[in-house]
Amino acid sequence: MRAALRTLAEDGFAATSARAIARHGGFAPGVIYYHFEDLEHLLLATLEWTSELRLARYREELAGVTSAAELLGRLRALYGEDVAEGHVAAVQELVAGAASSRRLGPAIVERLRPWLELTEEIARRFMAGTPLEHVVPAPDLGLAVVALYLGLETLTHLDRDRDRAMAESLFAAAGPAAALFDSLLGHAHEGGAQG
Amino acid sequence: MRAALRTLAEDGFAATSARAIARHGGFAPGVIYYHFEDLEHLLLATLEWTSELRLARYREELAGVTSAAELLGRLRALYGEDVAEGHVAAVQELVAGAASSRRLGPAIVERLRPWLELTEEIARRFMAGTPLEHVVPAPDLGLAVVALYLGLETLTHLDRDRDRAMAESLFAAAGPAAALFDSLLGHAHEGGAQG
Amino acid sequence: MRAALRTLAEDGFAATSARAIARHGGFAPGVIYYHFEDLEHLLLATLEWTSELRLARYREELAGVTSAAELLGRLRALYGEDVAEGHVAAVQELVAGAASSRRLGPAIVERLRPWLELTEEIARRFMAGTPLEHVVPAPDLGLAVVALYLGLETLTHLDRDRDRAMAESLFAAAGPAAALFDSLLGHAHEGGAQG
Amino acid sequence: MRAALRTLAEDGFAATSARAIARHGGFAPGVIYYHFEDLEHLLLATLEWTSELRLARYREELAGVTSAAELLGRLRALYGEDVAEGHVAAVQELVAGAASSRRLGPAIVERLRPWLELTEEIARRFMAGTPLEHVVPAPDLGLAVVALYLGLETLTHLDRDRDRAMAESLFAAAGPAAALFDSLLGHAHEGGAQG
DNA sequence: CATGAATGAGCATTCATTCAT
DNA sequence: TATGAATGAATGCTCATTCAT
Repeated sequence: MRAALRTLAEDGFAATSARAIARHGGFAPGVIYYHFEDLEHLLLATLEWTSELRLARYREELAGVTSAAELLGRLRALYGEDVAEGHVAAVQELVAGAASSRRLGPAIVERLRPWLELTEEIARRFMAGTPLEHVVPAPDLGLAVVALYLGLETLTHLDRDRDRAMAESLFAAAGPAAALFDSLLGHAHEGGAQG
Repeated sequence: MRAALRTLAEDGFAATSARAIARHGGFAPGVIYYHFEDLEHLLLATLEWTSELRLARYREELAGVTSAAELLGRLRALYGEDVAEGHVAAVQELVAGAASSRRLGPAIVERLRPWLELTEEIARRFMAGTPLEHVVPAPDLGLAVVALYLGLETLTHLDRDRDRAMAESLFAAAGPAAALFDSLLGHAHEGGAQG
Repeated sequence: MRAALRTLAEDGFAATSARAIARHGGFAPGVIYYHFEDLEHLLLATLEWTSELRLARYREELAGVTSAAELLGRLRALYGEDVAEGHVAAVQELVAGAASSRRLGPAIVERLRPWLELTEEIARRFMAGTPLEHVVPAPDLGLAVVALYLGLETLTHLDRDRDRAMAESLFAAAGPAAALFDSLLGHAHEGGAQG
Repeated sequence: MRAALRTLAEDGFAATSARAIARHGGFAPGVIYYHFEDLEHLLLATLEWTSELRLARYREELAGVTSAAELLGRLRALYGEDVAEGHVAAVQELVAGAASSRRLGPAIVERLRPWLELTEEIARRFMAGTPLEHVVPAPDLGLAVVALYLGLETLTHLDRDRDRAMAESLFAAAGPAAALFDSLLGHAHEGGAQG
């Protein structure tokens, strides 16, 4: 699974063949079929594995966060970890590549569901007690956040060299918006978090 | 190119082989190589073709729009057209699938640039005269919108049957937010559009 | 036919397709089939055309030659012309490439026959009146000369850059041998040529 | 490699496709790419294999030969083996066919080099102590012999049915010449071989 | 547990050739 | 005379997968 992750991140979904994974991992392609029914099963298991690891880390890091500015800061750090580990790259490749596959798609969407729950939960937490609470439905906002993340990753991968700075620019641009949010609505949910 | 579009939309990027396109179009695979240097060139030309058509339509439809509520309504209608034509599906498949291809990626990002410009332009128009003008940089917002669109499409395609309702739900959820935006900040840019 | 010759000489037999020839000549591939039944027929006609031209030139130039040294000098000059015109390259490519083709082979061998006759005739002329006359059969010697020429060309083409000097080296090496031949046996056939 | 050799000899270079070789060998075409990087690599390996085998046999058989007549006799026998094994046919097809290939050419010329060395060595041995020693450079003579061999084979293959007798005729024709060589110059290098 | 060998279907691409215009 | 478009078979090659060892 580690080899699969590396292959996805370094070579891309299209090049993630049984042979390529085996080459990355230093074993024979046949081994894959000893441990997994299928290449698809290996890929799914890999997604599940790295996804759970990262999800736990995200939950841990975002647990007590109350201000939008702090949230942004932590997300920035977590994203940095994602990039460094190759986690994002692998997930994006898998998600984008699997969009074409009738069989893989639904299975992947299921593994993505915990992330939808996390974003929804945080959206709910931050909107609680603010006027937005009854204007923006948290599930939809959560979905939008995950979609935004995936979309940005897709764009980033399209042109690896030029658009590396994109994410950084977006994080920077979001800074003032987060500050504005905090100054206008911040007090409300802070109290809510304590209660 | 019509056959390529249909194949992308119906079969997905991975299944968009020269043979599959030829089958969809009712001609021999060799024809492709008579008219295009490459499968990649055909795909790129197809993207360019449908993209320019849709972009013109978007520009036409969004030209005089001033309120966020109206903007949302028009986008909803345009998106309906996209889906009906298979345009979105094809573009999403191409973008997602090409994220793995070193050669295709940058070429696609270039064809996406006009869309970034359109979203940036509209973002700028709607923020003009509001407090957001100096808080949120239009280029980054434009990028975020395109990314959001692509990401949502990717998620939609992952599970074609179950998540068809997703977009509809999001449009519905965005309604009150648009109304709120109009009531709070609407007057400002309306005046700006007149001047 | 000029286009075919150029294509053979520049691109090699394997790359001498109808399209390639048309590209070289600046016309559509279909034209070939208007003037020739077949690609093979075009190639054969081309061989015949250039071969007859060169054969006439060889006959003209070698007509009155009596000493081996002079023969060698003239051959060297003629060979230089062959190389400059691309004639050798084309012929060699055709002969070597056609060795694989059941149909082309015998047709080519027939077009080569005048050259066998020429070499045989010259061999006979030079051996007349010498002790070799009854030791070495002229037809076999003529054949050997043609074969040597073709074989050298094949070797030359195998490594275009490095072995260009090969032919030159061989001509130089043959110089003293020709002189030796002249000094030992030269008087004999000189008289014969006059009679 | 045995299948490749048979395919070259029986079908010719142009028809030596991966599928054809697989058909001859009774295996799936994919096998080739499991064991060899490329079709070219297989062909090169095949040449190397048969070439080394034959070269060893030639060296063994020609080691102690002193008279030109005996040399001729042994060569005749060796050539008979070559023909029977399909070795010559395969080599000629490969050499002739590869003359068109920019990549294959130099690689083949390298595998031919040991043969150039062998012919040169024998040429040197037979000219040692004779007047020819300082008139004819051994490397050039060696090259000419190899070229002659290849050229004759090319001509032979051009018209398989009619020209089979050609080689036999040449060997016969060379008999008296070899005898003449021995009677005139033979004593010289015989002594050299003993010393 | 793991390997190396094998398979057969599929891929992108090129080709000689045909033909309506 | 010539063209541009088309065809269908062939090419080299890669792939997921299987399996005897």
